[in-house]
Amino acid sequence: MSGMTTTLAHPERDEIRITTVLQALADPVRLQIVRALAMHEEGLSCGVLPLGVTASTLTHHVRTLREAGVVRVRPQGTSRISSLRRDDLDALFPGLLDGVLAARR
Amino acid sequence: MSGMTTTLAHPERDEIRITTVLQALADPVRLQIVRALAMHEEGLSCGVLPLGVTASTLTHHVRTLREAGVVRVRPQGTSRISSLRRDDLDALFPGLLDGVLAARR
DNA sequence: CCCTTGTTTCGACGGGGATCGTACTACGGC
DNA sequence: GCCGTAGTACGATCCCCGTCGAAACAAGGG
Repeated sequence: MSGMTTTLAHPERDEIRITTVLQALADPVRLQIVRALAMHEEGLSCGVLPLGVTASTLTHHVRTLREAGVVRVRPQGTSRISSLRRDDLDALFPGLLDGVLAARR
Repeated sequence: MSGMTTTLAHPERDEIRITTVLQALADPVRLQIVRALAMHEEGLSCGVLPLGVTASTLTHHVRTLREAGVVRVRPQGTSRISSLRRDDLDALFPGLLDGVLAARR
């Protein structure tokens, strides 16, 4: 066998569920990731962020965000570039993302 | 002693935290409650909603929403009237509530 | 090739939370 | 005063999830 991760599964726009998105956003670490991605339109490798969790935990969080439809992940060399699915989220839940990002605390 | 619930604790506006709010919203039952409250400005007794959970579970959910700062609860006779804290939420996280309520699924 | 760096997988662990049933309290009406 | 209705408190259960470490994998560069 040996795991070929089948090229990263992402939900289609119409498969994204509000409950899943909220669950994904309702974690401090993931929220920090989302905030960071919000100010990097091009996307970035989450491994560079100072999140205070181990690499394997990071993987778990990014997968949660991806499967919820919050981020899009594309392989690039030895890294994975994550970016916010702003267009999809704004179309489905207009205002949600902006509201979350506007939070001061 | 004998429990006098000390007249229902609510967080002040500036004590409301985005993570706590998202955690509160990230549950199907609570989301249904919020949706119902959104179309009842006057507020309503959540006991009347067809949620498919027991009374004690309902109590738990309403408390979670109240302590997160999502709803305000006031005693009225033998009932408790819940209402959305729209003003506070809109001030803190503009767009969030509307985005959540706009979700078709 | 090997080594390094970034990431994933797996298993284990611990804590939190959604749920329930039962027992209790609080109001209001009769 | 009693009773019924609305809600709360408490304890038990179960399952999910965030976390880690160790081991594996993948891609690039010497």
